[in-house]
Amino acid sequence: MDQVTVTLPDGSTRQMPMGTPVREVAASISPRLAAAALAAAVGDRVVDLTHPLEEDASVRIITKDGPEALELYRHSTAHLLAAAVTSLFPEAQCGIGPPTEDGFFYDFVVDRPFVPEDLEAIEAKMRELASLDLAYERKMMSKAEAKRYFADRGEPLKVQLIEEKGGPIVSCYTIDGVFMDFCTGPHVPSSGVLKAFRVLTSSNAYWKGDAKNQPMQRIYGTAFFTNKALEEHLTRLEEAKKRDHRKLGRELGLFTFHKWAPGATFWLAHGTTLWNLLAEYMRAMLFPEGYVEIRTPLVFNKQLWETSGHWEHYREHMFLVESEGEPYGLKAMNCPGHMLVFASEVRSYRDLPIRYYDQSVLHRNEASGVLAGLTRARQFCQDDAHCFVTREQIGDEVERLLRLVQRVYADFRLDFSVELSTRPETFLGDTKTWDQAEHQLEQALEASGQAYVVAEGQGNFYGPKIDFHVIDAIGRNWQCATIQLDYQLPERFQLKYIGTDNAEHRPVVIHRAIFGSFERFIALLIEHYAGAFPLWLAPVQTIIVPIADRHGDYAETVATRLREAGLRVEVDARQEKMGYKIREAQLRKIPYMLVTGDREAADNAVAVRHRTDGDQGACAVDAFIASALAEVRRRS
RNA sequence: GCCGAUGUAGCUCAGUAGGUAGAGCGCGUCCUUGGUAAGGACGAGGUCACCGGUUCGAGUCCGGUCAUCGGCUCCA
Repeated sequence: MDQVTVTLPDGSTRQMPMGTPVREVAASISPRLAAAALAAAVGDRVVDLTHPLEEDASVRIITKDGPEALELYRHSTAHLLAAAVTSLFPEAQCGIGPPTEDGFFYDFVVDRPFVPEDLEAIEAKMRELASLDLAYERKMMSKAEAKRYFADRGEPLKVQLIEEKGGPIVSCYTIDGVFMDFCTGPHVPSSGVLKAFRVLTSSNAYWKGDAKNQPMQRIYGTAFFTNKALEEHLTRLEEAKKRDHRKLGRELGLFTFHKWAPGATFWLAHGTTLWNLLAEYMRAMLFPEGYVEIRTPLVFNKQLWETSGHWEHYREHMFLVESEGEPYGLKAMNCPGHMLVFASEVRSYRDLPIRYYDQSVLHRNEASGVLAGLTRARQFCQDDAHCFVTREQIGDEVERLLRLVQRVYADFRLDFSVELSTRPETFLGDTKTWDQAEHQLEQALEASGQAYVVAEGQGNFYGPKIDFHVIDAIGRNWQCATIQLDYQLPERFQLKYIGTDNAEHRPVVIHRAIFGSFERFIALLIEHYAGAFPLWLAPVQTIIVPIADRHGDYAETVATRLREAGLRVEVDARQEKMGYKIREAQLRKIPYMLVTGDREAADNAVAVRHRTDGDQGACAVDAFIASALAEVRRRS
């Protein structure tokens, strides 16, 4: 019989009879590996353990530690879910069921939405099927055979998928006869390896994600190799719930909402303090970089939006109003207004770059179903700026911006990743200009030492962009900063500057924001810090806790001194025991509690309690002020 | 916008089989002047989201509207 040569990751080789399933490779290495094997990588293909070796190849056995393992495991768990659903709901039609970043989902057409009891029953059924250790087997069928099979099973969506995606021979997987799915695989060898999974939620989805198609019910679940990892993930979900900015925002008195202004924030005193701190911070960062702050109208005549192109492309997201028969729109972005400011004077190349910063209120008429606290609002403010530059200045300007973004996120102790998005399939302008711009962005990224990935074809139709994804304390991603080149808007507004050659030239506009929006960034900060803001951002930095009524005057004296030093202070003079006041201050996550009693009043001191480090003992008032101010400056 | 769920006191929630509402926290008054996460007593507070219907009678059943939540789609 013909032999094939198998090369293992350590470089050693083995001869196996042609057609040997890769499972045997694992077995030939060790019984332990054979038992742990989930799949195998043959060359650069990930395959089932039953995959026959037909030619010389490098083989790597995939166990739970392999990079592809979790995705594959979750995919197999999604099949198990579908098997359970079709077993409990024979009329259910299956859609698709891929693994996701945190687990998996599977879409079904059913008569009625799933209720929590259904999900429990489905999970129980999955456990039952898992405990039976049913084999996952690949079946190759002709396209016609597969279509007939799924048509007979009452799975028209699968028939459609096979028609669209299948070759002459299609790959399907069974779970020991109880379930069959059209799927390229690979899968785990049997359901017994699926141990730590959980059905989480169900919700509506549409066939192929299009609301014009038929509605389906999506079931989300998650799966891990160990119960410990599963529990940790569920704990993380709980933690995310605890940090939810909507909950903390109410508890900490930062903001509120009212049904008469859906999607618009009422900033309460403490929230406004935070907002203003961020605004002051951003101005302090931008002014030395050559930005000037401007303020532009909120309501513009339709003609502006026609010129900018928003009337054509964005009207359904705009709040429209009318005055004396003339149509107006509330601005959804600042750029068109900034174009008018640029055009309001004759510009020379000597004036460039011009950098307009604007914290104006923006309104976007978002669909009611997508509103969510501060992260998805109808009214918000961006830390928005537009840099008007010559083509030659793009690289320098972007490089300056990259360094600025790095400094800002460092101040908030936020990690982030960077993505360069290049020319999409449909774009405006010429490819030469695009190539040049992309090259300049790349060079700027290289020069700034910033690691990044390229997202091919993900740029805006009007120019390439660099996006920043902030990673918060519990590992979630938030899209914040963006740097977008725009060749179109200057064109539409006929912007020009006079060059060294005394001729008119078109400037390029760079749209850029670092926070993104104040609303979303504050939501991020609340969840990142779990409401316990660092001293420099805490709306109330210190609370003074007099022990008894007779200490009230001294407490006020201390408070005045702290305020004069620039600290944000409250005095809790209520007739409550100090344990009560301290508990409340702890729950409000106030960084410093300063207890003032007889001893402190006598020594011109305060007894310092830190919200996380506890009782720090007595400290002279001046010494406390000095150390608190130092902490504010460190932003730690 | 679409699908589903939810909407009871400022907050978190009970409310059983339709018979005009309860708790804890918070709030107010009084007592207590207390040294590092809840002292005690009494009290006020609700058109049960809104509109309409069924019924002798609706927080409870039905329809509609609005908002919120979880998703879809979209996005700062």
